[in-house]
Amino acid sequence: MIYSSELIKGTLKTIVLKLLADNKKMYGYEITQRVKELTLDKIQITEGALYPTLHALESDGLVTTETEFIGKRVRKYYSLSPSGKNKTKEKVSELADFMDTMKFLLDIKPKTA
Amino acid sequence: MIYSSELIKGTLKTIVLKLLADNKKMYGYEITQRVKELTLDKIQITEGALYPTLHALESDGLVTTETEFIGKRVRKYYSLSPSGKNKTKEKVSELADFMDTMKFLLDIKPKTA
DNA sequence: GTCAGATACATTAGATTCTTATGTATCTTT
DNA sequence: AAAGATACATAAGAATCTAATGTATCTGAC
Repeated sequence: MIYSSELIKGTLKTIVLKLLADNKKMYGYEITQRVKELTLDKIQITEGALYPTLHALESDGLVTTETEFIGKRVRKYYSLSPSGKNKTKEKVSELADFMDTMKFLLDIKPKTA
Repeated sequence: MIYSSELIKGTLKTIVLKLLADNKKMYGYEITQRVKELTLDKIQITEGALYPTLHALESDGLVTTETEFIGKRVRKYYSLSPSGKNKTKEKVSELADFMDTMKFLLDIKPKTA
């Protein structure tokens, strides 16, 4: 089972930031594979979604990049900047809070029982 | 605190379906107020988001409507159709599953501890 | 009695963010 | 040598929300 794509909307940036917070530096392809692995294939980040997100994080100054060559192939590593670390804490706690709220909403029983 | 709008994306339809499942019939404005109340103002559904969503649910055959007059003012009630009830179960359990996955992701600790 | 704020519907331009498709190139395994 | 994995990137289009705007009625305070 793969989650319907609409569910991923809005959480991608937070997922990426959290992975970077836990792993110091990662490159794009690695992020897609890690998420796929951690979620047992239930979340599959496409490249068309990931790369624009990474570029946006960079232009917002939340991540820095360093390019490395593996043989002739380029690999672009992303790391959190100081402001990126703060932002990550904010986003992660907001998302955790949001999920608690959603859990509550989904458990609500009828008013007119 | 109000959740950043991006978080609501993709969950609105499920929230509406769940509320209708718990309350037999509700009208649009009532839904916005109920969500606001249940979430202590942290989720505020705007009308521009809600009405298109309700109309989409109706054209998908997931809800039926009945119009009522309160004095001279119109009020449009929405109720789940049989297929809407099935859809609600699917969406709610998918979202619950998704939230468990996200909680797991957000709790992940560094691989390189 | 009138004015503000709440109730109640609706639409629309624009922004954001994702999907799907495409492109380029290298490396590895059979 | 070919297929599949690795690795970057962009771009047209779809979906969905925000913010603004519009119409109209009801209610409570002054």
